[in-house]
Amino acid sequence: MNKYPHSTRILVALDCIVFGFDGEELKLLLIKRNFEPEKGKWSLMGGFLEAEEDLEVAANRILYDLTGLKDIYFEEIKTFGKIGRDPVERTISICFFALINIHDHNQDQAKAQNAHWLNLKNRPSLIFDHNQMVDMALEQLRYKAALHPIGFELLPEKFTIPQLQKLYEAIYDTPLDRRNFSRKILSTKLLIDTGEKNQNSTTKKAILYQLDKEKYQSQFNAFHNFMSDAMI
Amino acid sequence: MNKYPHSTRILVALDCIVFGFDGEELKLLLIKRNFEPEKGKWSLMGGFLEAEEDLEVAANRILYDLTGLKDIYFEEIKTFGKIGRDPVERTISICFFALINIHDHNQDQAKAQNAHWLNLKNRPSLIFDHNQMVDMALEQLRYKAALHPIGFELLPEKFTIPQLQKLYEAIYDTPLDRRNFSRKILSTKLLIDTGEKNQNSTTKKAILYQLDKEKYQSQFNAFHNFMSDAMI
DNA sequence: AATAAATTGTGTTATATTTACACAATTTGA
DNA sequence: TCAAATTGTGTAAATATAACACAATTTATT
Repeated sequence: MNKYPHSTRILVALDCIVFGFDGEELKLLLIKRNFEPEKGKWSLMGGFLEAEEDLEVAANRILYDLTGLKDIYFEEIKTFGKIGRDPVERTISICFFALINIHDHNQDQAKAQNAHWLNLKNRPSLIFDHNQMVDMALEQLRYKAALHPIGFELLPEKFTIPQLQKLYEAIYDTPLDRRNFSRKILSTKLLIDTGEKNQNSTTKKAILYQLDKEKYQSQFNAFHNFMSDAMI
Repeated sequence: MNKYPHSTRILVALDCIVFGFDGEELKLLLIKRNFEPEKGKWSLMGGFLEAEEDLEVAANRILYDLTGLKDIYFEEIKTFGKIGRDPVERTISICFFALINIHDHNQDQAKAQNAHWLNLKNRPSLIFDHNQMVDMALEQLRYKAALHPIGFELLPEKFTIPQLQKLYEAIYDTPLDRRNFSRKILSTKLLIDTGEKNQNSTTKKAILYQLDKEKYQSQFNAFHNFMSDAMI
């Protein structure tokens, strides 16, 4: 079966950065490792690509094992392939990030993996090159969310504009003008007024919106200007 | 040395889309294969990741073998990993694109690889999933060039604004307004007037500019608006 | 029942950017 | 000398962005 006889076969891993949002802060779903190597330390969720498994299928498998969710939004960041990045054995790792609604995932499945939601801002140091992976994932998230409507993936189905604004403020770690933000979002016509209002409020109840999924699909690749240049 | 005993090791390839520009059209440097598999057909330049080789080093090696150039601009697109994408043996391929000045590369080295510059527009069909790789590379090039000053990588050191415009028109396959394009480019302050003029012209000789490399480095991640929304 | 505090929705104006154009200058060949 | 092609620069209208103000809603407090 080895038909390219002179080439070396190498372990291929996948590592996944799972972002969540609790209404105030960006969160990461991280693994407290109860297995070797680096038992006891924090790491990303990962796994090896299997012999007869499509790469995309493997990514979905790993996300499913962690969250119990299917059809999660995810995108590849890059492949990490430095010699020695995994001290156990030469391994390259295809790194990707996923966005989920923090309340949607299966708690038992996360517990089985010993996974915990930690604040992105004061996350612990991670094993191997996982810190660098998280840095690149955040950079990529900022880049993408400034131009494309992916923030919604982190929110519940129905959400208010102030909630969306808080999300963007968390992603870019910067305050935004309420009135300009609202106008910019509404001008995309991507939001549908559900007619309902957010009942979890002790002051004026904000309008609950829903994503217009058809427009979302068709406009996804168009450029929006959600952030001017605050990001990098 | 196999310390993750239960996992499968897999062949890891790299495949590279090399873009060039002849002043009129976007070009690809493609291989007319004189080796198996798929001998006689067209493909991208590629190679296998070696056992003790950094991924980045491998990409540079493959580009050097093809062009004789070092420090080429390149960026990763994504990793292709479907079962059966290489009919010989399970192989994943890390796909990236590179931008070079079409007149800079070593002709002998290209000839040794049986490489030829072909027009992007009417390129032949390629082996395996290489057609899909080219499609994604073009998409990525359009995306990136709309926001970041990477087009210069395809031009000679000294170039005119009309030449730069022709490049952008080739990338996006669309005509652009001469006056607005010029203003937009000059407003970035990335160009330095060399004081020279393009002598290869039968009418008014255009000013030759040079990239301001310091500003290029520092502004690289800033958003420019080279293209409004014509792209996708 | 009236009021204060917090939050949400909408509007306005000044400034900057983008778009759609027009005209003058340069260069070569007829 | 003039026509044809190309390059450089300018201008006005439309659009988008940024900075700001005010009115409405809701609950808790007096």
